[in-house]
Amino acid sequence: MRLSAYPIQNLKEVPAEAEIVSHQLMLRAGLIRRLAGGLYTWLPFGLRVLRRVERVIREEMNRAGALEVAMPVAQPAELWVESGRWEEFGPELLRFRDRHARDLVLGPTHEEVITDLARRELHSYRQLPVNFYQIQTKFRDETRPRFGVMRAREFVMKDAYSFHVDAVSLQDGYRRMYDAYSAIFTRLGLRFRAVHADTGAIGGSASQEFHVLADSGEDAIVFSDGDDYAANLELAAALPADGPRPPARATLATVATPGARTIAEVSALLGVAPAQTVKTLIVEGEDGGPVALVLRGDHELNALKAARLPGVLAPLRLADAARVAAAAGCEPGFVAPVGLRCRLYADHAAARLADFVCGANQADAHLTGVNWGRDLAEPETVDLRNVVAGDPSPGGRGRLQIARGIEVGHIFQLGSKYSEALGATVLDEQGRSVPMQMGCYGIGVTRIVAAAIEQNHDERGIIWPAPLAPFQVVLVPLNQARSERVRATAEQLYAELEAAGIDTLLDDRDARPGVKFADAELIGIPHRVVIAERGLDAGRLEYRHRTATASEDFVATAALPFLRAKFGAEH
RNA sequence: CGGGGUGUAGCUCAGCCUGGUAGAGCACUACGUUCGGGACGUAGGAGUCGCAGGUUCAAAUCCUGUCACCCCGACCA
Repeated sequence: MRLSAYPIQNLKEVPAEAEIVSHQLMLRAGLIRRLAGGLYTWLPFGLRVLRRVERVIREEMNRAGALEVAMPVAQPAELWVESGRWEEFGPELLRFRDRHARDLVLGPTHEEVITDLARRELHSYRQLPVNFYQIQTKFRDETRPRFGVMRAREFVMKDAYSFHVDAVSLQDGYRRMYDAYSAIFTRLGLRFRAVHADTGAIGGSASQEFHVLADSGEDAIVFSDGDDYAANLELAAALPADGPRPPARATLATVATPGARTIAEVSALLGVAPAQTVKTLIVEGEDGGPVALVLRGDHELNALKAARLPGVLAPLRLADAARVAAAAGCEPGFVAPVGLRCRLYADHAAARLADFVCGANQADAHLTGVNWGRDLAEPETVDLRNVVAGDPSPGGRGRLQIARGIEVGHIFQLGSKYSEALGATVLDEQGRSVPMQMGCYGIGVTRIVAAAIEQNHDERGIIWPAPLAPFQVVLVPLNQARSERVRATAEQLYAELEAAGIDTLLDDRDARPGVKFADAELIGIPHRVVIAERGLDAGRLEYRHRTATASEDFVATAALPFLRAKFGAEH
């Protein structure tokens, strides 16, 4: 491509709307433009990158034996009513009506549509297993779209759905997708981790997420330094600590703590470490009554774990101030597990404390020297908290570490949730009608572009991993308007590279050298060739990789083999 | 959905408090100089000040409403 024929300029200044690096660079380098909240136009450079991502995904999916299809974006409401998700999905599902007043949805995912296809087309175990996939635009009406393309309302997703006669085959298909995903993210040059995850709204049993590691990631992921345990923070198990509870030494006392509602305020006021305090959360129970959850002061409640406890309302809802007052007789901030009449669960770590500090169930006071089994009953202990770095690994060896990740892939064993709801059955070997076992597998294609930039940039701009780069090489002729031989050499080299099938960007603009260098670096083209008067007398051109700090000369007539060697050396 | 903030030229922003002829830098057009790290000079073009209503002799500026966008929160005790 000739840059002289490309009308869109790079931005020198950082657009005010962009907060994270990838969003800023995508705007500055002219990859995307915002149309409205969470809606983006992909410009030619950005689209090239997107197509590169798609190509790698397509190749690996095909290699894994998956079959590409294209399903409609608009879907009839009937299917969603049938699956139950017309009610379940909530406002993220964009619904609308056509001229005949028929309800439709804009597809946020395609389990219903593919299951409908499967029930029409698949009748025998002999047709299984099969895996259908598509790369297509999805729409989810996010509460708060942000970070540009990272959390947009409209985005491109690769979604695949596998159908099996039994659970064994499903596990096999799931494993193949795991391997395919690993191959995809490896080929894309991303540093990633697969972690065990909750199945959430989509449903099903086993599930793993693939995260690109980046500090700006919205998710916390947990992994062990001593074994291969890896999980999403919401799923990571906190093991009970070894050893017995220390003996009680202190006597129970009530101390005045006016206005001290938070753990931080209480521990500062009393001169006690947060880890020696306990906080009591009142949540709503299944029966409408309150349930108390007790955590160590420095620990965070894990809502998912809490919502799974018997008697606790799922999804978890904290009680409002009025309910707290009814249950504990005080306002939030001073609740104590002592003397509560409702059902109570204590986290393992909280239950192991002796002589701890907690609320007093009255305003502006806390209790000190509190002990389980003496001042209040021994609690029912469960895992209630988020793990923290340094916790022992549930895998058995090593300690847990926590990192930030960007979720770019998610694979599920769905089982028969949708096939049963929609009646997608096949006859098995014994001639029995069984619901198909399903798996589903997603990749956030547009998000990968942003994630790749989060992982690969410097102060000058993007540094594309080779498989993602919109162009492999950029040719930078300097002052070509005043040097016919610079211009001619650049043209000749451009024609040669294009003919050899190399994606080449020719910066034939009448711009000053500094402008050309800066733009090439902002856009992040991996390989750069400078054509200038300086080397031409000796028949030499200048090469530099985007990540290199110095340039090297090479013989102009041997450009093609020289560059090919450089491409090859990149991996 | 709750809280906070911002809407002024294509972009980044000043001007608003204290009402009185709408500004700067970048970008754009023309000409000249310059030319291996985001040049310089001269001359230009470009804005219903988000929108609607109100107050006033007079509103970008004050008031009310509304829309859009951004940030924080929705895992507090």
